[in-house]
Amino acid sequence: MTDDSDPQFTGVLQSPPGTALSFERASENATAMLDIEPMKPELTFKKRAYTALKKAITGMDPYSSPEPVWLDERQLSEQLGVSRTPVREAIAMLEHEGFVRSVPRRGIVVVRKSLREIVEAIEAWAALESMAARLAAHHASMVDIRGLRTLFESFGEQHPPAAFVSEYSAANIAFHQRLIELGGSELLVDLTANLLLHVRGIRQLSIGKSERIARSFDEHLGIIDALERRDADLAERLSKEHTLGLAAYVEKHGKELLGDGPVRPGRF
Amino acid sequence: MTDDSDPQFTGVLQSPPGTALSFERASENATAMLDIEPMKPELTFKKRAYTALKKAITGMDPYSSPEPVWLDERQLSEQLGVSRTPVREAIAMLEHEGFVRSVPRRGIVVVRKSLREIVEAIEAWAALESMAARLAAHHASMVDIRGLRTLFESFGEQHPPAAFVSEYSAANIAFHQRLIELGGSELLVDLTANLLLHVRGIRQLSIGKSERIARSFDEHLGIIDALERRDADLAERLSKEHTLGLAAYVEKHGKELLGDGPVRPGRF
DNA sequence: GTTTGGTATCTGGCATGCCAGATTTGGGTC
DNA sequence: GACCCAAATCTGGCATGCCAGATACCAAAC
Repeated sequence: MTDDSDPQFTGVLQSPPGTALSFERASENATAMLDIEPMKPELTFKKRAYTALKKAITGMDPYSSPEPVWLDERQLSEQLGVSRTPVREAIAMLEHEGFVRSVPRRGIVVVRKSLREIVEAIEAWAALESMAARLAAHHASMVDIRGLRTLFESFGEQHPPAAFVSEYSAANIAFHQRLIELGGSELLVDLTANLLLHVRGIRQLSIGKSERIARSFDEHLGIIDALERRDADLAERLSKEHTLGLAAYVEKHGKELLGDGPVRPGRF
Repeated sequence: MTDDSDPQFTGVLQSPPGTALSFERASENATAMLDIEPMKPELTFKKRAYTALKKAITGMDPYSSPEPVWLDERQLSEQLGVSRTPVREAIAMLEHEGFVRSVPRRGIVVVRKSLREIVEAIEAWAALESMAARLAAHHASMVDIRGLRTLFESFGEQHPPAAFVSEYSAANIAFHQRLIELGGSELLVDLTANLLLHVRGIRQLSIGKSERIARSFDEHLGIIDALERRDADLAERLSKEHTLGLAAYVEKHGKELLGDGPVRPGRF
């Protein structure tokens, strides 16, 4: 099971041991010119299981079904082609991040966020992104800032955002993630990445009102303007108001999208 | 090993199986008045190991020693009185949170944050706390807001904060955590809790300059004032500037406290 | 004395097996 | 037919054992 039965894992075997020998002699003159690269650390089963499960879980929509979604450790390890141990460790991390919850001797549930929790996630996101905007106004290069514009330049009067919702939605998410990256803080990028995943399902839906899209478009351009003028306070404020606007919108209309709680006896 | 050898865990064995029977009959009239509490979910070994390890790791100061601190799975599981499995799962979570890093076939290292990472953590913290302050200005009760004042009321002219550093430092941390709680967002509380832990070591030190303490004291009172006046924008701004001030201070003077990086060949 | 190569040992990664509690099921009773 | 109870079954929690890579140690060669 660990080396030959599963085609998914057989392709990633590491270089033969003999390669290591070259390293010890790297300082000598005869082989010094080889310039061997440091050999990648080889992802563990645990990390690959984590990545695969996270992708699978965030890719589904737990709200589409009225019934909670249950997972099975043994079944997952079979599908992944590894034993339960790395799967369990991956699940432990996902549980810690709030994507699943494991109930002892019952099973593992995919967590359904309540409307309240989603609003909180958007608010936290607003806080972090606006801080990133402030930092970006100070430190980001002009080239990078202008690069934000290119994300939207395919849209215009002949190609209005409101008419190409999914296309605009993708550009929208790319814009926010890029903006946060421009802040130059790895921590802000990491923290917001998970928040975006938690919000994702609802986000696609709530952005899809045409009057909101037009406003969203303008607000993005306003943020870019502020960055180009190096106005940190303005960029921060606009970014925050933009995202808090979404939070308020979701809080007001979210019930229709989610139902009124994470657990519902049935659909009505 | 699981039930009798280690005194640490023998005290937390769960109720005998017969207790469960009482639940099934709780709806009947004879025992309905008993009002049995829902029986605590009994923390798993994994969670207890996680808590214990996190406490131990954040309680130490990895910067006090020039050498990196290594942990040993087997030794830890022996100390905790459980097998390696729950310890491994706990470590996987701590690694994901950035407190330790496990190097395959080498060991587990307690992570030493670089100055850059600590500054980023304070910036993120500033973002989240100022958002909490904004929310608190809107939603927190007047009683709770006034409660913030009581944290500092033992200080005054006869009892100046600058003369009681560790006492003031504790009040300081309590103030910030309580302020975030008043925002009413569980997510903000959770996100900032880990940030505070990452920053903790340096925080104690950098707060210990008397001129900073006096200013810190005034700034706290300013935030409380803004909250009492329900001025969300002001509370948010003051809170953010207060914490960003710390970030700037640490960025400028942190080298003396940390050395110039997480990995140093030796002390010089 | 320095270098080299082999070996004992240590460490985390992973697989596997058992356990207890929770659920399900299937008679059997009233 | 409704209810109750017990055995079969399922599920995650945990302990344990083996493995490969990395290190440390030591002896032999120069």
